Amino acid sequence: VSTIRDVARTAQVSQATAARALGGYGYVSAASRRAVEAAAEQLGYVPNDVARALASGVSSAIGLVVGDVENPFFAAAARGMSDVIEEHGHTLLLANSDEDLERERVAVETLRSRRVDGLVVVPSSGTPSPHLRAAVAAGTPLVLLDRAVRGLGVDAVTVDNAAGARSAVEHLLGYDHRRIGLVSDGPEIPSSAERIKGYRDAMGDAGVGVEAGLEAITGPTREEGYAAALELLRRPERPTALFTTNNFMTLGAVRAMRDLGLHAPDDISLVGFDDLEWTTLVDPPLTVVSQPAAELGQEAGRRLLARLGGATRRPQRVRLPTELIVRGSCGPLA
Amino acid sequence: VSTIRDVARTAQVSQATAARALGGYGYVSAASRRAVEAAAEQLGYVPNDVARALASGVSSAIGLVVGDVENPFFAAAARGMSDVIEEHGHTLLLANSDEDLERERVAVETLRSRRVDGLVVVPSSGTPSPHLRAAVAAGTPLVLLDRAVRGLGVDAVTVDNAAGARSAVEHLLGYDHRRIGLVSDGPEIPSSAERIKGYRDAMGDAGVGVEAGLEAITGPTREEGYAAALELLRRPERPTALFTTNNFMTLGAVRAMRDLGLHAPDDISLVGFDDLEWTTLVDPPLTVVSQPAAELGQEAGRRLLARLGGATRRPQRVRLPTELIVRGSCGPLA
DNA sequence: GTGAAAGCGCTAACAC
DNA sequence: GTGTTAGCGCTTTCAC
Repeated sequence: VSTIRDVARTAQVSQATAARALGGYGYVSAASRRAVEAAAEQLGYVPNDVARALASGVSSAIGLVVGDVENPFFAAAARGMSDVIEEHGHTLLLANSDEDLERERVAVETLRSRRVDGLVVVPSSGTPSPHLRAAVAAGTPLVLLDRAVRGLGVDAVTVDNAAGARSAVEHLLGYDHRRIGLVSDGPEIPSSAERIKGYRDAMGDAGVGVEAGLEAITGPTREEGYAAALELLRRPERPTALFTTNNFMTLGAVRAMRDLGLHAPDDISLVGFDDLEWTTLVDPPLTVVSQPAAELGQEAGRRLLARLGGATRRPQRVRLPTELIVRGSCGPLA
Repeated sequence: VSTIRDVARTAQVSQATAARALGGYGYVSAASRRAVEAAAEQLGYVPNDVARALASGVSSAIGLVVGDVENPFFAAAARGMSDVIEEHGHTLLLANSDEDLERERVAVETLRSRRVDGLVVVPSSGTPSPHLRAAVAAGTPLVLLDRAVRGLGVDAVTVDNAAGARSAVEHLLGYDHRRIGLVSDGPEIPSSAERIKGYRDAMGDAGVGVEAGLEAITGPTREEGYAAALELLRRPERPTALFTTNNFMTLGAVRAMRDLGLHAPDDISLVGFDDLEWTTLVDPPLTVVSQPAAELGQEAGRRLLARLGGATRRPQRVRLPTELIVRGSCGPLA
């Protein structure tokens, strides 16, 4: 591989001039520029961004830490963010945390030692983790995605979880359901905590009240969602309706219902959180609270770029709206 | 942020000793090591991998170019690869090509200027592209994922597309279907080309022969898959069975069938390529050719790591097996 | 407009 | 074992 020195030599100019021509900064005469470009072309010169990053202090890389890219919600967010930052010449460094704080810590530290210009993370905990605090303290621009963390003092791009959950529960209440079950992963996950709270508040406001017997709170995997839903549906006083707080939980609930021979909406109603492609393919098509996953990623990317660009407005939480999409999985009990 | 010099100073040792202690190479006394580690801890020292990469010539980063992370197949492969390389201290740089050669080129060049140690790409074309050739010529280890390219002289990790397609078609032939339609994206995409060929060969071998009226070949998006399937099912001589060559095409076919009121397996049979979660949730559950997406990514990661480790065995193509999973979407015509 | 030269923070000889 | 020192390939003053 050739360096900028080689290019300069064959173009008969100094290394500095070659750098200016290739880097597109400073003054270079048209003639030199042409010579340099020709030389670069001829040598198959590929700039070394590592050296550039070291010398300039800017890596043009942005780190993203999500729970798991295999979750379509995160995949869509990653894609959205990727589109936005690449358009501005940045590269995406991706890491999975598996919703595990220790793995998240390792990911954040790896990304920081790679000197990413900024970090977007889907935090696994609602409490400010030391590694996130450290990043902020060190001045690394940080944007939280999908979940907010109090007291960290950084931008957060989320959806309106409480309102979304409420709309789901109220829809169910509208069909006179009272025993509305909840299938969710744990409240350590901030977005889930808000959705759980939204569920409880809506139940409380309707005078129905919350009941432990109606809640199945479990881990964040597909398998756990399925197991929790199955267990909930087997309880003596089975709920007549279900609200699930994310797409893995919804998947689990649909499987559990099928395994038990429960058909929506006659035997039981269901509202899921997060709309995926398959929700309209099942019978009945699912009523869901949809959230703009790609937009979430785009907005996080934009916020981060703004910070990199020097924006100093005080950190704020953006809440994108959710939308209740009524399809066929809800109705009065037969 | 503090540098290794700061650490050395507060630990009262030379910069080189601090580097050895932190880098874990060379000889360092236990006492010095402790002092250095304490100093690093106290200063909140974060190593600068950019400088390390420049000095050592090794970035510990691996670039991955897929069509689109939002495609669950690629997401699974990315996850598999990510797991493998992170375990070996490498970071994943991800880019989407949207199955566009120009975007692929830009991605590959960006990744190369970032001096990734190696590259894994899902090639958008079966012909050796200049940018891929250039990477190979420059000595960047390259592994092809999901699709092979002749004449590039690099490892390729794929599935046995021809056998997979054949098993699908033969399954359909076994139910006495003769008008078996094909819904696929174009043959520019090497894996699709092999699946199309597998379909045609199986048809030919059965003495059925290929017919343009049975083939709907289109672009790589969900929307195009849907449109193509719809168009195919509306032809005067409608096929009695369908073989779709990837999950987007399958999705489109299922939607099109639903829109036309065609129910499997009575009105039409369907075998899809690639098994996703939702295929068992629809009615009937889909018979599919499943492929080990995550394993594909893992294997690609392993191959690349082997090359980075100095393996010099001549490039080979690995073909992982597919599996026909018989569920409920096929049967004799009612 | 262009060149010389000093780093960026680290690795890796090499001498002690 | 430890320190000294010369780069890695760029960016970026600062003279000319």
